[in-house]
Amino acid sequence: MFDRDFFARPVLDVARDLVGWTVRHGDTAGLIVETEAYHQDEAACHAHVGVTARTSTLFGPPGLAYVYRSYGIHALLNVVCEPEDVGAAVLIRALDPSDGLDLMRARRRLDREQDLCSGPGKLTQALDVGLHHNETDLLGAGPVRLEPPQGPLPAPVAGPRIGITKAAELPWRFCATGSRNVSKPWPPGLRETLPR
DNA sequence: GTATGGATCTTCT
DNA sequence: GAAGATCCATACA
Repeated sequence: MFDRDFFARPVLDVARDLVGWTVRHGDTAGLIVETEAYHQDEAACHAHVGVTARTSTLFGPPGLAYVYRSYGIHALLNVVCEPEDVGAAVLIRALDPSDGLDLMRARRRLDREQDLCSGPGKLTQALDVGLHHNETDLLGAGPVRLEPPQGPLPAPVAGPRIGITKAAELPWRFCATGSRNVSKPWPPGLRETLPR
C-alpha cells in the first residue's frame, strides 16, 4: 500500500514518478508510459483561473481523480497533486495495455495494441473512464485505482507538453523510454530526467 | 508518409 | 460566442 503523501509532493516529481505505475479499472489495466504536469502557477493549467465549479477538484485532496471533457468529445484523466488548496494535477497521456486487451479492443473498435491507449482520450475510452469518475479516490477506495510499480524503473525522459498553446515551452511531459505506445514520437535531443 | 478539417460540449466572457 | 490538455477519416504526396 502507498500513501496520500506521495501525491502531496511537487507535481513535477509526481509526474516523473508515476511513469511505470498501473492504472486499473475493472478487468482492464495498463502501465503508465506518458504523463504531463499541470500547476496553477502556469497558464496551461485549468487551475490557473482559480477555484471555480470546474476546477474545484484540482484544489482538493491529493490522490483524487480530475476528469474533464476535452474538445466536447473526450474524457481526460488526471491525478490531483500537491497539498490541498494547491491546484495541480498530472495528466495521464498514454498506457502500455496490460490486462483486458480484448475488452479494450471492443471498446475502441480497433485491433492494434499500439492504438488502444496511445493518447489521453484513447486510454479513457479503453478503460471506460468517464466524467462520473471525477473526484473519485484513486488510492484504492474508488473503481479506478493506481498501483505502484513492482521493481526499479529506468528514469523517464522529459520534454515539452503537447496540444497546448499556453506555457507550451515548459518541459513538463514525461515519457517511458522504449514504449511504442506513447501518444507522439519523442523529439530529437531527448533529455534524461534526474534520478528518482 | 504528412496535412487538414469535422465532430461535439463545457466553461467562461 | 469562442476556445480548448483530442481523435479520426480523408486527401494528397
